[in-house]
Amino acid sequence: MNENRTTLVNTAQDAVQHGGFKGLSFRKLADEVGIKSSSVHYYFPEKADLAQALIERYTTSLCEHLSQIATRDANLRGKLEAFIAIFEEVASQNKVCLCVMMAAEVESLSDKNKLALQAFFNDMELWLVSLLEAYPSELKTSLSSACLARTMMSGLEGALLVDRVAGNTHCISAQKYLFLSMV
Amino acid sequence: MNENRTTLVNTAQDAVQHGGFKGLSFRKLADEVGIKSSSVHYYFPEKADLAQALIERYTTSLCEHLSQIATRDANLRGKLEAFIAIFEEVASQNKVCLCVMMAAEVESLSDKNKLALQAFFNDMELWLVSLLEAYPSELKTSLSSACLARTMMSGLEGALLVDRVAGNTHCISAQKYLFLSMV
DNA sequence: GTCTATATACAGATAGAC
DNA sequence: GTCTATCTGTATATAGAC
Repeated sequence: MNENRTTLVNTAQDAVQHGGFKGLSFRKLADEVGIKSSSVHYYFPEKADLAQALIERYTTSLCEHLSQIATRDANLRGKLEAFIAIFEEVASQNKVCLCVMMAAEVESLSDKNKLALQAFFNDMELWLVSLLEAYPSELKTSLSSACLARTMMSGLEGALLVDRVAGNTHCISAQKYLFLSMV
Repeated sequence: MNENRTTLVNTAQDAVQHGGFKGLSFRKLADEVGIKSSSVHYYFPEKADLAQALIERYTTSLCEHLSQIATRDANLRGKLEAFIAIFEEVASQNKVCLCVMMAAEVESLSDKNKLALQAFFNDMELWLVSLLEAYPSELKTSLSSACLARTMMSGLEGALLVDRVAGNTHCISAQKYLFLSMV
């Protein structure tokens, strides 16, 4: 049920990961899905409602992915590799994380949207902290898990942006190498 | 000479570092400077011309800043601190690096703009590499200077974006702590 | 160089028929 | 739910007077 709504969110997510939220119009989105822009307003009265749906679903999707990694039979290194692979997969599609794209546009988002964005980064950070603290003996560094979680998260997010401009994956690879050298 | 042009670039740069390039219109820019939008077109016929001027001046400004750091009487740690302070200064003004903002909007920029963006990140990376290689004995890590340069650059750029959403400087501080622990 | 005026396109959003 | 039609605002850009 709500098949069109799901298609709209999927299509919009892809567009935002390529061209940003400001670059997405209800008209273009409607065209791609094969309906009219007024029908998009039926599902998302205001553009902020679409933004909210995008951020929330992206966050849910990430959290499910992270939970799945956590339950895997792997050591810290294996789980970190799986975490970094999420970013590598995004980069391979010439995309950027939806939430870091919208982070760049935060000034034009609603307060509610901004809170949802904060939650996304917070969830990722907290998951990383709990992962790192679950394997204290495997860590080769004396840096705190909070410091590591924050540098991993912001480093990989920034790498996606910089690499897309350069047209390569140098920064993502460097981030991966740096963090895997610590476990 | 060209006083108005300089004022326009200054005002536009500030606006982009807060709200992105798409969020900047010739009308708003003209209003802030106290002229009409058609007069802005006298200096920058198309918006892409303004983008080019912004990126090029921001790059020149960075390079001058980096050259100045390089000639200072300081060890590697002191110079890295000065480098990181550039980002801390931007963060303290609730801004983001102009070029990472435009990196998020690269899909809507001209090819020439994109090349200029590439040059910005390339210049920063090359400066970091040459800095790191100038003080081999002060480095506590076995990671290559290319790997370190890329993680520093993309890490600090990403931290600016994530921290602005969170309204703190946790990620910038974590990046600083991580990299200073290596010298 | 700066202005007024305007062309043209596209944005978000709504009313109301079906 | 989806449509046509439209309102209103704003965007980039240009022509031409001063």
